[in-house]
Amino acid sequence: MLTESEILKSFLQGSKLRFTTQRKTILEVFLNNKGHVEVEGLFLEIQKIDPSIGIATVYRTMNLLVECGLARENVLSKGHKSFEKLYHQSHHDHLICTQCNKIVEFEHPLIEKYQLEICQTYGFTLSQHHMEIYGRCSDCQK
Amino acid sequence: MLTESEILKSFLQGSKLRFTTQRKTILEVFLNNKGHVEVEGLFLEIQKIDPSIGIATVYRTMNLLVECGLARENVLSKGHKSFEKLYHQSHHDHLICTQCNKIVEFEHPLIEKYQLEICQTYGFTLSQHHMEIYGRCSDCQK
DNA sequence: ATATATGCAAACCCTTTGCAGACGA
DNA sequence: TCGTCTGCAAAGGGTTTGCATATAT
Repeated sequence: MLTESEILKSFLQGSKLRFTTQRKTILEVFLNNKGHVEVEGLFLEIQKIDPSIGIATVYRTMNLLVECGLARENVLSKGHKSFEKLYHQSHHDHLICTQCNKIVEFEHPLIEKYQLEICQTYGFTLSQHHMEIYGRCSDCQK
Repeated sequence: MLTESEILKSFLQGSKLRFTTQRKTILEVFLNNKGHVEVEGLFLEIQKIDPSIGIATVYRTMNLLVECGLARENVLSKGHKSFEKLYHQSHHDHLICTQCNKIVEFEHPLIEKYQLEICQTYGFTLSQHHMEIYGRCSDCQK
């Protein structure tokens, strides 16, 4: 089984891109996180390791991680983005609070099955499919 | 059954806000659309009716429509927003292409049932819940 | 009459891009 | 060495906001 680092390296080589120390650092910090990370949070942690890394490099690298399949980007309100790991992760879906943006991960085998059916019906590919259910979480109902 | 116009009016009165001609026009144009509309498209149509209406008013009014439950906002990539009607609509979910942002509406009674289960498990309310499945549409697979 | 709404333009704010110097391979 | 990468700062671009004027009630 390839490590994430090997995957990124091989992707970069295939595109004649370089496996720089900044890219290594950013990947490492990203992998240390659980769940969904926003760029702001990533950037703060990265700066603890190497304060010279600029935010533009973080954005550029995260886009590379998405391209090579190691990360998925989610669009939040106000144009913010969050990223989550895709590789070595068990497949799961998301329950998102429409009020506070809280994300709960869940799995449901039967829903999985019907997702497949629906995608097939409409000619969608299933690679990297995921599902999000929106509602209001218990905290926001108070 | 209340009309959308009555709902908006009553919401505005309850908040000591005013039912202005601009708000009427914007609601009307919004209701004439099917499916998912972006602000840009709405604005163009609104200007055909009343060119003096500014885009700031469109944004402000769409936010009011969301607040009073007549519209739902979806966040697209690059910070774009789209709006869809919520009232007088049969419940449906969305299949969204991760590449071209195309949205297909669908219904699946069993998925509906499991959505409910999941929401209950995690303490989410079911009011205005909806589900989105992401994948790549047939056009984007070519 | 008066508090809210509007249109305009500027401000916001996250993300992207251009550029000159730095650095992998 | 040479082409890619980086950090910086400026640009981008949809959305929001401030303000003086207009308007609904």
